[in-house]
Amino acid sequence: MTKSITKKLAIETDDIPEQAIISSITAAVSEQRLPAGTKLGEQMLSNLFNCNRANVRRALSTLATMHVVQLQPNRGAFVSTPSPKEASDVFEARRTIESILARSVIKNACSQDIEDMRATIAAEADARAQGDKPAELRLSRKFHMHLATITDNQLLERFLSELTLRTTLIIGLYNKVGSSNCAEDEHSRIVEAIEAQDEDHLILLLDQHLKHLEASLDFEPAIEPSFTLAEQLNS
Amino acid sequence: MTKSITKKLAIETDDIPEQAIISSITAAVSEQRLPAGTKLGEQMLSNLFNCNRANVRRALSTLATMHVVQLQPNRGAFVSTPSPKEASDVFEARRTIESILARSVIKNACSQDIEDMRATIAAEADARAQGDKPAELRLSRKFHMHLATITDNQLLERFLSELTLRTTLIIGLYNKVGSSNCAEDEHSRIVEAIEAQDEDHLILLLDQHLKHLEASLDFEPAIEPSFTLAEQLNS
DNA sequence: TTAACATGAATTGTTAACAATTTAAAGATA
DNA sequence: TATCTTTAAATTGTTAACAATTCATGTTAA
Repeated sequence: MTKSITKKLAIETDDIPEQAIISSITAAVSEQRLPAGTKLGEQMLSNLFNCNRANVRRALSTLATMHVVQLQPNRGAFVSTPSPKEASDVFEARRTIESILARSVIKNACSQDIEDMRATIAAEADARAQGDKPAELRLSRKFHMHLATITDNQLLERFLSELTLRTTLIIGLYNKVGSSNCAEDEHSRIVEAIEAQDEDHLILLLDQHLKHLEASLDFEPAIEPSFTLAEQLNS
Repeated sequence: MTKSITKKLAIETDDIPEQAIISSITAAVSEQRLPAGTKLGEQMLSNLFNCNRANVRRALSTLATMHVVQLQPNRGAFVSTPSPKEASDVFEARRTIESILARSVIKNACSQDIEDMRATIAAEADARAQGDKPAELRLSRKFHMHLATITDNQLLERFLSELTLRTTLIIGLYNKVGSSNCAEDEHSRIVEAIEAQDEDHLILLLDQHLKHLEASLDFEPAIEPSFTLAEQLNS
């Protein structure tokens, strides 16, 4: 059990152990290597990152305020499992923030930005073709984060960073089987709108894009075993 | 020195010491009882809240991710001092978020909300009349936070909470001498626009209100002593 | 007087041991 | 077999002691 999780966390030898833990867990969540609900034991982490439990504890505390993990008293830290209500809050907040970003993106995007975004889209398509889901998720998030970096507002960047990260968790939890992620052509069309400096169209595309994502979710309660394991095996 | 700070922190006997520290410091900052740059020593806090340093450390770590304090390695925690660039980021983010909130406020505000906001405005005016600056600041922030609570989106609430808190820090740092805070009539007119369900006017008022606030700031570098103290005393 | 230096106190950072709680497993009872 | 105790192991929470660094004070020298 511990081993399987260990493999999922890239070992980054950061100078400050606390920051190394945070960025490793964040990266793992952003690539769906750590699914929602995963237990994050203190000893496991302190072994993995060669540091003492005090550092682990502070890192988990910080991750909790970032809403990446949830702390349960006397039980430990778990990768957070957003509720349907929280999921809808995340998408609403994303729609508001990204639509606002659109305005500034139209104004400030330079040709280099457009080039970079196209490169990200290409890499994303490549990852998808090769079935590399982690890379696909990471690149999709990178695309959206690019919108924030163009705006050059650290706060909006940080907010969107949290929102996109939680989106990944939500998709991992509630995505309907068989439905794909961000359609790549939607990303492409977004870049086209930026290039054409068509603000209204860009806002519309972003809104639709996020609504498509949200529509692909299925909040139906997972089939809970109303019978015991033995009974299920008897059938 | 320590005593003067001690008096500025309300002692809240929360069950979890960590949370008590966080809410006390947050409250103190929101009322400008703790100015930017104030050193927050670990021993001082552990004495004040009757807990061990590990709890203090985690609380400070959490406050740092909330950008309420800044941590300096081997030097400790200080109430954060937003730079001019950060200040402008905060106001930009506030304008975007509050303008978006406006749409939902128009739709969802009930008569009770309007009543509550009017009560807050009245209390704010009262505090101002009595020269109770902390109460005035707290109530002014409460007014703005009410816009977020109407929207019923935990995320936007949290984002705006951080933004308004940092605004208080910024005002404490850069406010021109003699210029007052939120003009109360501006708050009143905002409520009127909500009551009239005039969305465009509401957005305009909020934008103006925040721009007034930002315009009342003075980022001119504080007069640094280019001469030694002795020379200044000689003049 | 100013600046550089040295010393001691205070503060932050780290570690390990212990207590309290939860989890897991074994055993007893109907 | 299923359910309820009991017991042991593992995990979280707390505390205190120690190391490393910074800060403050006083001294010396130019």
